[in-house]
Amino acid sequence: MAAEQPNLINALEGAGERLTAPRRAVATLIDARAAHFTAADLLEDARARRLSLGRATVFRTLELFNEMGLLERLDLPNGEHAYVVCAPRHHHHVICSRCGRTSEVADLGLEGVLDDASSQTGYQIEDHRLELYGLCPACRGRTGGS
Amino acid sequence: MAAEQPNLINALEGAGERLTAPRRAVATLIDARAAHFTAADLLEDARARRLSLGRATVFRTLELFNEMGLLERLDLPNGEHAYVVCAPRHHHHVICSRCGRTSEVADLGLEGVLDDASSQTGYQIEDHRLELYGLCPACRGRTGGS
DNA sequence: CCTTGACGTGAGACTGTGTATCATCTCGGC
DNA sequence: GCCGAGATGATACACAGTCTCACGTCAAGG
Repeated sequence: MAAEQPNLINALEGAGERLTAPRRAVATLIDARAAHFTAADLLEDARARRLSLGRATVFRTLELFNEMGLLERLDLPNGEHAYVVCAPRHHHHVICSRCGRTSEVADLGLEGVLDDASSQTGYQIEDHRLELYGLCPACRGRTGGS
Repeated sequence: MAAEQPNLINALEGAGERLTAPRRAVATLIDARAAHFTAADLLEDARARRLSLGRATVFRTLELFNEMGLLERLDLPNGEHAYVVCAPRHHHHVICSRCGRTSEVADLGLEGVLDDASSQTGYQIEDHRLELYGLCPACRGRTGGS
């Protein structure tokens, strides 16, 4: 269950990036988050833990992780920009519309769908983005009641 | 081929909304746009045409159309918020990554995909958002060359 | 161990988007 | 033409994200 945390830090080392205190801090804060988070969330967490972290640094580190494929930016329906940790392979996210928790879904068989879209529109589809919203198992149970 | 413009204005009338000059103006500006646009684009267009339109009004009108299902908000990969006119039925958008033009794609057979996602994660999928990026037919031709 | 250059950092200023406020104006029914 | 509901727009505001630049820190080399 533990031993999950070194992911981000390891990746930094492996990519030949400097392993500085602020970056470690950001990585730790991210790992402490179960669901998606915004830059502001991280800043707040940092303040709560008495870690000194500048806004700019958080944004820069987030961008760094994003470029390394360890983090993905989500556009929530309400227009917020959130981030989620994820594996660097193709996949999609399911976002719980109640608690905000996210899960990854392995690549679904979208090829057929993309082909359809391609022939319908004449576009040459190169990329896509699919976000799913629903209730996570925990919230499902809780909702069924009242 | 013409007679496309009254769409938005007609819809306002049909929905019992007030048909005011600023709303007409916004509707006209939107119809003059082939691709997606941002609120700022509209404001700029309005200024170019010497139409007096307040920022707030543009945002409000955009929101109104959005609620009426005539307009959809897109989150572009670069983080921008854009809008596109669209029919009030379920569909997705294909966005040309070169010229920004968008097309609608009728509902694709996503049900199977959603079921897969559901069983993989245990989530009860309630909604989804699919955006496709690629080259539109015109840009395809131009790119093929050099 | 100290020097040193490159890079990362952080405070704050800045930009741009979207929202709230509120006095004024307009629509459309009488 | 009058009136009330609702729309408008100027301004202020809140907030996200970026930029700048002086300073600090990392890690290689002497």
